[in-house]
Amino acid sequence: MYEKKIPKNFSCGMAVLMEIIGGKWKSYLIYLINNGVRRPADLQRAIPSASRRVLDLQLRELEFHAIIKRVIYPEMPPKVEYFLTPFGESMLPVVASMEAWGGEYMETFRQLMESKKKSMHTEGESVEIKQEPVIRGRRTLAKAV
Amino acid sequence: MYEKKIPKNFSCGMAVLMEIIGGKWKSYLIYLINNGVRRPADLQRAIPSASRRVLDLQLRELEFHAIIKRVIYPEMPPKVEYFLTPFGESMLPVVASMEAWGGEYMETFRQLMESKKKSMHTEGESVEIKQEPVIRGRRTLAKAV
DNA sequence: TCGGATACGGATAATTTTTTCCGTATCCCC
DNA sequence: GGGGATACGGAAAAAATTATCCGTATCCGA
Repeated sequence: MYEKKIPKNFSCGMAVLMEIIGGKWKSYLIYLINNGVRRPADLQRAIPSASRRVLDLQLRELEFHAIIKRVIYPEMPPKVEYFLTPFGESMLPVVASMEAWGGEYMETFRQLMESKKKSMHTEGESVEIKQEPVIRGRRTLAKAV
Repeated sequence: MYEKKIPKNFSCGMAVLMEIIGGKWKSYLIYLINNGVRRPADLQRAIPSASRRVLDLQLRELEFHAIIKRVIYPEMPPKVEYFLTPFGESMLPVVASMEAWGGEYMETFRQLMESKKKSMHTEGESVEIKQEPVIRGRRTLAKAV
């Protein structure tokens, strides 16, 4: 069982949210559970490329953070279901806006990734060279920053 | 130079956004640049615990995704500034809502992390045991899911 | 000369996340 | 017996991210 060595600093809300939702499959899990896919095997079938072990781990993390709750039914074979908590539901508008923004950027993003594959690194595109003369006074100003 | 082996699937907007903003320091960088901290050394001073190398790498990624642009001034010693692009600015409302949600959860989060340190794993808290009888018909229903 | 300032990248090492593989359990059907 | 279904965790390996260390360059001041 891995134990982290470097303490994390959660001094801003963004870092907190990224800690909670940052795993590879967590947003998929939240979406699926919110849409009625509740049993572990069904979640696995819905995300066939995900490692079952990691799904389990990330479900446990979401549970730990009280985003979801786990309901165990006393029967055999085992039956378990996951539900969003009210607190987890409070996250849905944020998730929706993240999803919407990403969706708008999707096409551009794909083109970028394609061009990246073709030419590896063409990063000068957004570089702007200022045509200003070299004045010593500017150094002083920079120092004041 | 590391080369990734497993292709990623960006079939939802959420995955796209996480790819763009998912690095350890990226949200800090976006915040700082948006608030006028533009030069690499100033960014480094604003985040002293960050590795300078990783700051550079993540600035380059943000640039690649057209979230920020880099302006190089032709002078010596080198002078460079980063700015949010209009596209990058379109992300700010999303970032703000992420920040706000995380900020509300901050106190609870810290208490959870504290309790985790003390008892390592106390994960049964949100587990609910259903008190339903074992009926074979239920198996059939489960199969229909 | 050295140390400070500015900016940055390759190589390698350390840490972390994800994946694979092994194992646990019961029930049902061929 | 085997295979299928259900759910899950420890251990180790692989992949990915982050950090450290080395190096590149110019200018200025002690």
